[in-house]
Amino acid sequence: MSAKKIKNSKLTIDDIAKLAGVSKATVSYVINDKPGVSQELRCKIKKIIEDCNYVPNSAARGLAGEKTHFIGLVIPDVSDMFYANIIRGVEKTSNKYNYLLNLYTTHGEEEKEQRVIKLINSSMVDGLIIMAYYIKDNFIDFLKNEGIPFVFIDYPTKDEEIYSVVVDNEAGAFEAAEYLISLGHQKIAFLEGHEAAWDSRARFIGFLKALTVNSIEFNPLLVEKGDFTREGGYKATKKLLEKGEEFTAIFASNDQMAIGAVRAIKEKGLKVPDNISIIGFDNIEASSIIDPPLTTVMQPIYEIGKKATEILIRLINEEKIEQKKFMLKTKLIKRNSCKALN
Amino acid sequence: MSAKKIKNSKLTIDDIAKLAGVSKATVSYVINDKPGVSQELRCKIKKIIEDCNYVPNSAARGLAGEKTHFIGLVIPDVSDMFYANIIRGVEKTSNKYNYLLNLYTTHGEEEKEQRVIKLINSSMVDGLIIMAYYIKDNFIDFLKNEGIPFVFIDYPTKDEEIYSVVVDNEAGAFEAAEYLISLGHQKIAFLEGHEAAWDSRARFIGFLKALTVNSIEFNPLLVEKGDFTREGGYKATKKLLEKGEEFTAIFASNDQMAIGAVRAIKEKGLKVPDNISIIGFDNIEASSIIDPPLTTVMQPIYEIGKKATEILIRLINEEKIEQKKFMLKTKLIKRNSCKALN
DNA sequence: CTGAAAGCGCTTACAG
DNA sequence: CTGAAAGCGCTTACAG
Repeated sequence: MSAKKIKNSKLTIDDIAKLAGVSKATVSYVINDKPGVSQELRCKIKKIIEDCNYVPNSAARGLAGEKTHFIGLVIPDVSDMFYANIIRGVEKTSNKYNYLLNLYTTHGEEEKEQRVIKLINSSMVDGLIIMAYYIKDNFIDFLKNEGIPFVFIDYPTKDEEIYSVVVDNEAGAFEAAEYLISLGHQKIAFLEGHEAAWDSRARFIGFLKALTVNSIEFNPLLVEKGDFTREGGYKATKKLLEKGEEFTAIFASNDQMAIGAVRAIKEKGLKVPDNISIIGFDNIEASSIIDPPLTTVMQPIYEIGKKATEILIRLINEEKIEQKKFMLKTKLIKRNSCKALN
Repeated sequence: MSAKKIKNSKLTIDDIAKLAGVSKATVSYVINDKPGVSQELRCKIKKIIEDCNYVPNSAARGLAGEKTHFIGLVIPDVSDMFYANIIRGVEKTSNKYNYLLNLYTTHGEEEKEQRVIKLINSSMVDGLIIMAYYIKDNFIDFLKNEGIPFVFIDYPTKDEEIYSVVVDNEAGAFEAAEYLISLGHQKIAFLEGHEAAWDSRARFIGFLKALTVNSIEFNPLLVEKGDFTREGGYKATKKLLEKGEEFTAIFASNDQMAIGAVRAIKEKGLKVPDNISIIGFDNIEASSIIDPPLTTVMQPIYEIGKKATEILIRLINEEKIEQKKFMLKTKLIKRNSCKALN
């Protein structure tokens, strides 16, 4: 029986119309849940569609101006668990609503816009989810102009017309810093990520706020620049160690840097967390494997993709959504890299 | 809808034809590199296309029977570095040839076929790259029937009509086992992955061959079942340790299990590699982070995606390819989890 | 070498 | 509540 179904895959709307003894317009109304067909007929046609395993041709639907049920996801890369989990969130959610996914990785910035333009021009997607480090204003204008619904992920634009879902990095960092402080740490070093990265800055701000709230004076000498890499964290920590400025804990902008920091500290003959506590950010897989397992801040990555997709699909369905900015909460994961200062 | 039309600033082939003062057929011939247009005219039209930033509508091309320049990738999951790297290989390569990617993750087996059928029926992809644990015969028949080009990844079918690219797991395991043997190990335990997994079995066979070639007797008591998970490796190793059967090295079917094995050995108060050497398979990120860094076998993951895509695009272009089965080589990564026997 | 016309499978006014 | 017809943007015989 299933073999029979499979062979019917090239049916068109005309075939269904003939089988049902109606015009193809009627079938189209049923497919798109539009009014103008009696309940009875509707059921009959639906049954035929089901039995024949008929699936409307997306290309034709796209051409005819109707929805294609494809969502475009624009993302910097895939070979990174962070992005991979976002893709997963988007994929699972779009599937749930019967949408299929078009994937566009941007790698280098340059060609990105062209590729998205191509995508939009191809009439193949009903909407776009966009994640990028930096998005030019005139590109945003282009998107608005096209009238295609889109949602930004993890991109902190002030533009009030734009829908976006971001992680509350500041609150996450605040919570993490407060945890360190609750353990008795006052001299806390901070390892910055990329200078331009807004999330690194948000984390830094959260860190500073926690200091302020707890009346701890901020020591600029305890801040070291990095670049979100393991190597960067290693080098920054070595510098810190050589500087001679005393500190009992390190707040790293991300786990990769925290892992580099652990290595630098071990090389110096010191112990984590006995001599120095370390806290990271991201909760990457490696953070649970290294010795000691890293205390860190988990981002709701899967949920970001899910939320963005839900918003986009509602937008595609022309629902009105009052709220434009969505902020998702992080979660502190306590493991063994932080210790109370006795 | 009408809103869409109003905002429709998109150029069509008619616009280009008007600008060039020719019929749209001529423009189409130029776009598709078909004969029948003078060199001079061809250049002129190409320049206009370039200047206007015109991109043909994929939906219309798909409908009209031409290529859509979309490739469909069917894959079990994305939130796994292995798959993520395959996606990356496919993505980068398809972009290079001006193809765009449609992504379909299968998660549960059940709905997979339906989704791929949907995809094919949508007329949106020129070809398919398929990766799955298990593919039913009648599904393969369906694919053949459709006449759509497709390539299997990492799926060892004997069907001679099917194009596939796989990793030479057996050779990789053979090399790894020989390395252990060259270090003086004779009593080597083997941690199996999923029973049904063909790659686990291929690795086991490679392991056995190395034993045979080196005239080492195989001891069935030194084989323990696992399931490719860290937990499974941990449990299997504990069993092995309790069994009392002597061994100096462990060959784990994958890195996750190897990592579990390391933990079990450490818990027993033994040291890696001083008391027991361990070798893994896959070269996942964690393998370089754990203590000690794991000696393992790296799969050419990115290359798998790349190769499959290259084959598929040649197939789409109706080139004949004599070879149907492609086998990619692994690489032994020597780190610190193996040690020569005194 | 070029253009007019049919057709791909669908949606959507529009008329009945 | 239903059907005939136009049209979406493209490709491809076909005639010139």
